[in-house]
Amino acid sequence: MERHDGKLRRIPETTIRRLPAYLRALTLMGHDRVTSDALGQAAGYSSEQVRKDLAYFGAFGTRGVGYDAKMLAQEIRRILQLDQGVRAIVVGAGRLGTALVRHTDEISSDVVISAVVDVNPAVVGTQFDHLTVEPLERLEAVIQERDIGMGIITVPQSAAQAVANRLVEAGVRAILNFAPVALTVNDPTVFVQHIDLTLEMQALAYFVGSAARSEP
Amino acid sequence: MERHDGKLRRIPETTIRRLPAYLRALTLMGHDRVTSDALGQAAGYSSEQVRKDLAYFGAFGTRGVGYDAKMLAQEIRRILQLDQGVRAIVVGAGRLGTALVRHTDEISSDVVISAVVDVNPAVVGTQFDHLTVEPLERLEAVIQERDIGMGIITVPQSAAQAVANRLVEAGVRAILNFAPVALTVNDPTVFVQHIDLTLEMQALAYFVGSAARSEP
DNA sequence: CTATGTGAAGGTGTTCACAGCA
DNA sequence: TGCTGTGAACACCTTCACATAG
Repeated sequence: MERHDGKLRRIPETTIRRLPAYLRALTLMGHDRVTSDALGQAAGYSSEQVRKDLAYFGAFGTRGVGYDAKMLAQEIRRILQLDQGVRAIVVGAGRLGTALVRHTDEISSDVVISAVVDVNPAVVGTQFDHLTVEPLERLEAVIQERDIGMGIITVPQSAAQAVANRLVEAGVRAILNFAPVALTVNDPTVFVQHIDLTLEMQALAYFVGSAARSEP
Repeated sequence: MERHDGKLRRIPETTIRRLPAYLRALTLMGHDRVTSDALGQAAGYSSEQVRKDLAYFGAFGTRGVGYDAKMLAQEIRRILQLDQGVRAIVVGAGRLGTALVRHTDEISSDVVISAVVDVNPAVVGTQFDHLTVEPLERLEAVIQERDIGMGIITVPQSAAQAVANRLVEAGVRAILNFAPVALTVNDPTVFVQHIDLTLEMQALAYFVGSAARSEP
């Protein structure tokens, strides 16, 4: 929930999910001022969509002119809490977990991976640029010590639910789950996002055999 | 578009995206018969949702009883065209591309990666279980030779649009894009799905600081 | 005269409630 | 009786159209 003057409105999840795309487009364009039309174009959405999304949080633009790019980027960072240094733990240093850690190292995203843990003793101790893989037992400890709010699950299916339970118990507020299983999380205040490459590819197979429109 | 008796209705994209989850749940449960309630539970959706989704394609169940699991799985495979042997090409054998190829090797998904190409000569020739990385120049040739319908883009941002253009020109019907950029694809019959780890993590940051519900 | 901010309209997807059939 | 299949109600999101401010 977000406060705006006296108004208090529910923010659609779809809006939240578009904000990072606006943020990236703003950075990529590199202009001082942008219009909702130009920003929408760059991010792959309509200008009305851009204005509606931003209007949930306030009136950031100047009528007849557009938006101050730097100021708008700062506002979006604030809304997404990216200015607060969000820290994440990666559970599972297998192929996917490793690729993910290195990936986010290269692309600065304002979400920092602050810990990597794995159950396999042979993997524990592996060094990344600035991180060392720690034993799974340390999960709760590092979450508390480093004030980690986000959990990223890249363990096999069979271990995923147990890991999710421990993450929630340890106090993370959001989970990004790459394991191929629908997690059950009792605490309704913990947000769970599921990314499943196999399911995505299977869904895509449908469109290989039929006309469809593209999606930004 | 899908034909059903005389009826011809538009299938919601959301429905298509849930079908693979149903398929996995069916396999995982391993029962002979399932109810929409049990299937929904396992896949993470409501029973009404399951019934509505399936009803777009026909009446597969028996009232008062449920669904024949094996038969239903077969129907879903047919709807998604997974029984037709959908073949995909991975463009970009970097960290993510490699992880993806090995990942889909392990988890059988009925979508087969039939080619991997890369622009870097040092990477060309790298051997996977049953695949060899081929030069980027061969992109059009292998798509034609192996009747490939799906393109998976795991190249850097700067190269993604050009790769997309070549994939579309070469005749793929669907694209899965992991590059952090909103692709422009002129042909509206080509379906584009964008998976962006950075954007996902940034959106998730919002929920680290606010109450939210979980999503299956 | 331009581009924002926003109520109203329109469309799409989900949930409800129950009729219909084994 | 039990569970499917489905119209109707509802909730949600996007697009339209325009008043409004610079």
